[in-house]
Amino acid sequence: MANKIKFERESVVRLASQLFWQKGFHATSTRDLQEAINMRPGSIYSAFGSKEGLYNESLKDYTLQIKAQIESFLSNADSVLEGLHAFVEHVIIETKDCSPSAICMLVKANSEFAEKDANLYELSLNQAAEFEVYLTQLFEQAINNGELNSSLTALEYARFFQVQFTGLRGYFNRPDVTQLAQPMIEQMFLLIKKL
Amino acid sequence: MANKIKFERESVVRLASQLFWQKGFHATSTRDLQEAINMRPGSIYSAFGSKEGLYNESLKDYTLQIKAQIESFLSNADSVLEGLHAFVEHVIIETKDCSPSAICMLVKANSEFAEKDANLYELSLNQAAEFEVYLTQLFEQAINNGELNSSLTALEYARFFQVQFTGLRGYFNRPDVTQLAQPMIEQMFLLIKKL
DNA sequence: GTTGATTTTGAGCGATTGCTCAAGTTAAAA
DNA sequence: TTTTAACTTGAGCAATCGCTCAAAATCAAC
Repeated sequence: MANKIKFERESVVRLASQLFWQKGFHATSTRDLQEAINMRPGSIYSAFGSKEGLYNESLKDYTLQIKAQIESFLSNADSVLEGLHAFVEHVIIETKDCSPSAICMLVKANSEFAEKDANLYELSLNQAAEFEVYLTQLFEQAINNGELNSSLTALEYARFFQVQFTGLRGYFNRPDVTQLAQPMIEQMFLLIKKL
Repeated sequence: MANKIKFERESVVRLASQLFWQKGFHATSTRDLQEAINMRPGSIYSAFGSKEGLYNESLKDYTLQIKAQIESFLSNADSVLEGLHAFVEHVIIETKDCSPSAICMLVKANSEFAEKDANLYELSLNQAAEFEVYLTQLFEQAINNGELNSSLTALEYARFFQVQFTGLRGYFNRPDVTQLAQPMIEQMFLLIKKL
């Protein structure tokens, strides 16, 4: 053995993730990244291979973090729907001024990478698909718990949730509509229960 | 007088708009634009001032085009809601494979420009606000026609429409979910009528 | 045909991009 | 203490970026 790695991969990826989430892939320069994660080019490229490699790990980390966040809200809630409700309110209202962006990083990624054969486009699709599977499991639980009737399948509920959530986050990516968020989120969950 | 301008500003802006819509602002190079609109740098910069200036005109043109499209669907429909329904189906289903992106250019713009004081961020907000005003007028009509009850204001209907539409377009920005579009759009308009 | 205001052209500038790699630093093993 | 493999550093490369401007081309007016 010899010299040990000085940086903690987890926290570096988290910092990079925040910057990529805020500025997008193309608008984030490698010098921006160097400053944000406090590493020199050589170290970055030996650890992650390329800017694209670092983005890849960042987006995967983002997906994991969302899941972890949801899990945390679920464990403090009495039902799946209440947990999701609290999560949505947290994301849209409480973190409005401290989050890198109001818009989900997965959605931003899917929107940014236009070429259908590009690696990062595929990545964004895969992460979104993975998240949809996770969400579907949650709605399966909700159905089994009797929180929702089974007029829709769990997958259909998950799709509906994603459309609503994405739409709302997009709408609230602007100033001075904060007081609208609460009632519109309320409306969203009322609709889910009435589907 | 002397030499006349050789390009048609309208069609040039339309071409630029398509490219910006597809690739985003940062990923579109001035050389990409030169090729797309068939103009040399000097002409471009004397006509539009900068890449940002051309994008500015492109986004404004995009907004006008959407409105014109909606107007066209409205004039061929028996009611406001039917017209909007046809428009939504057209955008999400029929133009899926020929549109520069499944995602609305206004939404892409709003997502791409992170710095809250940047000109193009302000522009995206202004265009979105302008479009919301337009949509609100349409829903006012719909209410006056008795197509919708007035349990919500026209503005609230417009907001709901935008959230749904944006959410759906984001969801369908991926391959192999085409057969889902029709029923989900149906569901969207059923919900609007039942609000 | 000549003039002259106007537009088009494209070589190329300075800045920035993603990234490389030789040299320096570090610390476990001998 | 010496060795040596692993890690960090940062000057700087080749490519590309947004953009400029002097020269060439154009065409209405005379």
